[in-house]
Amino acid sequence: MVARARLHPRRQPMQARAQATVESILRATERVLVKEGYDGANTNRIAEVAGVSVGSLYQYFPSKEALVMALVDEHCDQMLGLMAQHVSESQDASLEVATRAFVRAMLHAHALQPELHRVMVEQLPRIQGFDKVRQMSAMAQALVMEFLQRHRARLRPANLELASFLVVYAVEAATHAAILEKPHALQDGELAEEISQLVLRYLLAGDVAPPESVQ
Amino acid sequence: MVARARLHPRRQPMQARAQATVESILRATERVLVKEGYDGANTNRIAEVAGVSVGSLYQYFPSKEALVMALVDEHCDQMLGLMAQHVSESQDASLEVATRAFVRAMLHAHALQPELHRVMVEQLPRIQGFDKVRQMSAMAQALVMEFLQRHRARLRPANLELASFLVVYAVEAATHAAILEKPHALQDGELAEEISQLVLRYLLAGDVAPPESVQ
DNA sequence: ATAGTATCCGAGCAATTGCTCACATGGAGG
DNA sequence: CCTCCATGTGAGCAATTGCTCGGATACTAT
Repeated sequence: MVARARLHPRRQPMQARAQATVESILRATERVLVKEGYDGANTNRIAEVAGVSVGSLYQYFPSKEALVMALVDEHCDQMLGLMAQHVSESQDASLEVATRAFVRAMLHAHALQPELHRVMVEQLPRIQGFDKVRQMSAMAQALVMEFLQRHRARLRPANLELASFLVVYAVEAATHAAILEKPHALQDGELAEEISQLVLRYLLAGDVAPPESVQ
Repeated sequence: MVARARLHPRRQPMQARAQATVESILRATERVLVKEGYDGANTNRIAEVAGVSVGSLYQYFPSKEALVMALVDEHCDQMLGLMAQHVSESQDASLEVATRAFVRAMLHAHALQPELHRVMVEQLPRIQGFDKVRQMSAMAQALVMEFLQRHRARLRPANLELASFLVVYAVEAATHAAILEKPHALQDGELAEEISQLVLRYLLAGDVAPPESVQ
């Protein structure tokens, strides 16, 4: 709670042990963040959990904020990578198949580290990392829009930008809330199918057929 | 950043000037919270903005957290009241009409104090108030579900609980994001209509007719 | 070995901040 | 005027915490 100047030039880890230190700091930050929240997570505690000294921590991260930002970056890149991969894999798939695959992928991604994701979404918008999250959201919208444009002939919405916007936020919110409040619903495919229906019925004119092969 | 014991019994405002003090403290908290965020908002600053001394603040609110919680309560009650009102007003309306009215009401409610709402949603889950927000969400789902049950004959989803869950979170997310990122889109009815379509096409079998009267 | 560098350590500084308490002030009733 | 209590005040305590710095230690190269 003391936003000091920290002009200190930071060191790049060169030896293997330094890499290990940085890694253990990041993982400790994750753990402490999940357990204590952003406020409860003080740098001394993080260093302790990581098994290093505060000094070491500040050799690689210029500030607590930067440390947390590094985690956010890691997480965003992971999520974006996953989405991009799925979009490119669905290059030739029908809208129905691609959407269902994508929704399941999102659920899966959220289920990996639900607590961490929750902290990211709920507690970190207040630091500068908010830009990063918003940027991720923008990239997600771009990906979806590109995808929609390929299928534009079949789509009902005329404004694809708005459609991408709605789809991205609706799916993200539904997925996020489901992981936290209905973790049991992840087993059977009902949740995934309903989210897919939400998207597909919005996008397509006419009715939407049930999935061909049941999960 | 010092979560002390605060055993102090708090005083109930009895005279008019005390009421005024409490009010000015609440409004100041709002302002400071919006401007500085939860962390930047220290009690000394809030008291200063309110034009009272810290001592007075702590005579009516046992802790910073309690102070913020009081604001959250106020806000939640306001939102819930608005939703309940719209649901009861739509008692006899068709699903289409009721949904469109409801979506517009949500957009309107969010547009009233967008910055405050944003702080509430983004920065306050970490304090105990999270329970309150979650509780509000649960009540919203209950309201929507009751409404859906009245129209169940026309609905496609079999699991109305899941449907309420998805609708509530999707609409909230879309509305919230739109207020913050697409404030211009609130003028014409395109945004409202698209959110309504998202909901209606998910809920109803078959196609959804455009609104009878434009706007 | 020796030098040079990368890494690590952790006591403690400086700043912040939630909150208290001893006291001042306002107003109503007598 | 005096009493009583509700209300208001603000200097400052106590605790927390982000971060630094002087120096120890591990590793590499020669």
